[in-house]
Amino acid sequence: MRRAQALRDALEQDIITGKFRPGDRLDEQSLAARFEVSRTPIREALMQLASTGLVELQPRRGAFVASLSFKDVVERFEVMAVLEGMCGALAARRITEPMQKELEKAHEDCVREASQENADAYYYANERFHHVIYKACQSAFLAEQAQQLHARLKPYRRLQLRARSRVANSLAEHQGIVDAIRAGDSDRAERLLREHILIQGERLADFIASFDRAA
Amino acid sequence: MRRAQALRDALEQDIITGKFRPGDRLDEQSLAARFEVSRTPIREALMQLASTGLVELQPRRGAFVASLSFKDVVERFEVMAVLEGMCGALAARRITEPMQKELEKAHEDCVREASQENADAYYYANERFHHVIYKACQSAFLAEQAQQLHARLKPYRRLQLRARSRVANSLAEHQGIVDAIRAGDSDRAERLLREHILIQGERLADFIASFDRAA
DNA sequence: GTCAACGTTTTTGTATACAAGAATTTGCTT
DNA sequence: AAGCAAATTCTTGTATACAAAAACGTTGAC
Repeated sequence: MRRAQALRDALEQDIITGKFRPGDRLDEQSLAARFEVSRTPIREALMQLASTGLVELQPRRGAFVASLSFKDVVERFEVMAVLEGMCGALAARRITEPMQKELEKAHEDCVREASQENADAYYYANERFHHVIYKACQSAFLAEQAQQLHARLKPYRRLQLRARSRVANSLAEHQGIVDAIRAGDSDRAERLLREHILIQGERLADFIASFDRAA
Repeated sequence: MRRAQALRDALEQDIITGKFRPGDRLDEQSLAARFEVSRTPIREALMQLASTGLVELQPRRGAFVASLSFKDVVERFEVMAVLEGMCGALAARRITEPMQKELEKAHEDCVREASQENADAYYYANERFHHVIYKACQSAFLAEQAQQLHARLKPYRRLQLRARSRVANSLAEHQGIVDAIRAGDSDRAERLLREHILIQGERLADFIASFDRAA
């Protein structure tokens, strides 16, 4: 693989996992030293991360880990809700039989992992469920956009898995979505998915609000 | 300004105006020679264009002007319709008084330019109208996404301005949109904007179909 | 004549060198 | 001592040099 690509992945992980915090400066020289490469592939990796919004590039001033304000995050959840709703609407009309099977299997995996009370495993099963919906819409562009924004919101989605009741509700919502898509009811699929995401945004808002109160 | 940035703009223009055609190879060396810079800023510009989808970067094989298939274009118009509908829905709820004035002025400009039958001037007035709607939604992220996709579809939107009747219809649709937003009717604003864009996609499809028949 | 394999050439990817702009420090003035 | 200014240092942006992979052409075998 190209070094720039490997570096991109490594840096992305470091940012998502919080090794680099929002606002941190990403100095080219120290990164180059740390990864034992020249600045060239480092710069390339930083530019790629900037295009996904994970890094902010200030001309002649350097790269910083992007820090999203509360408003920024809410705005992204709003768009995510609409995109995912659109995926659902299209999927309800266009889903293929094998894809429908895949969707139902992904949902069953979610149910199983949830019952095991393994937060990580549930998280990944949930990822796969949403990913199947993106694919099922049969629009490569929409799927790509949805996947990209979904990835960007990863750290924020993860925050709210703690709440037990949320998982149960989430599963019920998934079931409704699967049913709507199978029934070919695009309006209902769109609405349910939109709400499913918006609820996440709201829970996150609650979470942050309580966090702010504590501080 | 940074050279990479200037090059990005120059290349973008050359691609949009058709100086470089879809599928064309963008050789780093010849571009560097042509613009009298080194390969470094050229590569940077190409990477930026790749992130907007205007250029396709094949690892170790070079850069090519992206060529969108018919399906690719339709998919983008579909997403554009949804994003723009969302802008309208939010704008109907959140638009400020000065922004409302700006929107109405932009619409009036469209009407004036249309009556002058100057295709270019109408095109730019139309651009401004849509741009105001993006801003009016009060979501920086949504506005940015909409603007970016709008820009990507520029070459395809331009194709259909020839048709006289389309301009008249388009103006009528604009009027309806302005009214819906002023009335704070978010559902109607969303629906009208969505349809307004989808019609463009359909007209384009007709255009391409007739083009294919001719060939 | 076609195909394949080897060698050449061209092109991309990375490293290093250099230039130019930002940040910082030091020294001077008030 | 505080504030400003010049000079130094550090960092980014660009150019060039080198390495490695892909494209190309040539040559030879069948």
